[in-house]
Amino acid sequence: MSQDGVDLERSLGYLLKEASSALRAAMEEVLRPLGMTVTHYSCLELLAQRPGLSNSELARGAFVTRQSMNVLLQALERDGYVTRPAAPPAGKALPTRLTPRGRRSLEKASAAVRSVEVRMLAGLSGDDQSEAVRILRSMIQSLRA
Amino acid sequence: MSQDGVDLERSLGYLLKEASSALRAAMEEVLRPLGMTVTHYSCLELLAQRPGLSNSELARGAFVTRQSMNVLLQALERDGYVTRPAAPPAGKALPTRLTPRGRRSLEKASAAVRSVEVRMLAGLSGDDQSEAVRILRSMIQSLRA
DNA sequence: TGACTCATGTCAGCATCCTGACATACGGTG
DNA sequence: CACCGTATGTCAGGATGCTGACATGAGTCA
Repeated sequence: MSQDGVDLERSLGYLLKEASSALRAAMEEVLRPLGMTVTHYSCLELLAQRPGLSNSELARGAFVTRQSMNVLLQALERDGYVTRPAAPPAGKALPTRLTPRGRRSLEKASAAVRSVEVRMLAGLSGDDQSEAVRILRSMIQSLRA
Repeated sequence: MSQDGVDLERSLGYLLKEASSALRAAMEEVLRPLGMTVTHYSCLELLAQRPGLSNSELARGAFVTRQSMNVLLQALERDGYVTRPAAPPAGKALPTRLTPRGRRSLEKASAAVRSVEVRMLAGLSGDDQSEAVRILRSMIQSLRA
């Protein structure tokens, strides 16, 4: 290995990517024994917090395309984790809901993911966490503009 | 669109992913006119800061696999942006270096990316940025453990 | 010296995800 | 009403990236 970074360790953009990547890896690690992927979990978690989300809304929330989310939803529906009405109640959007089975499956995954987040925040005070939320929100808003 | 997040907006993990995703999208947007992808740029930037990095080291730094970085390096070498010795000076690692052409290409991209980072940090004070660096480093370290 | 471990570069095969496109449905505005 | 812009679900097609595996080179330790 070469010498460590000069500029890189000071670049917020790089640190952001690094942290996000490490978080995803840690999540994959704890979700794999449960036979679940990160997108899989994200979808269930989104549905638990906001029942009735459409395919497109779930895709945006899980940071994948509508097409990818659609194949995932078809699998989840086939296996009985979620339900969608046969016909759209309005427009074209199909509101999706968790089944009891989906809810049970989510509980285990949620506990696993929560443990990862706890570990991630181990060295941070409550104030630090509030600051982090504020700063990240500011970054997101500025980038969207 | 449904009601906005209850728990989601408070989850540091989610905000992290959201910020990272927004940053990547913004970078893709400014790099596309230059015919460059984010991984492409990351590779050049890494080489500018640490000349002589091997394929594997570049892959780790750009958060892709060795295999993916290898095909990128082959293209970059073919087009004259980087050079690698025909035979490894030691072991199997081939130290890679930027050519003048690669350096010129990087300059434009670097300016574009810097403008994105400036925009991202628009609403943040210097203290905020230092805090962000400290907090992100703590998260990364805790996750690696 | 020999056995073991680890890291590297590279090959093949495959899964994943995205780009592009289409028909449809809603909301506004003339 | 007719038109236009936007959003949705869905269908291929293709590019991109990853997993798995192998041989090689270097370092470690008995």
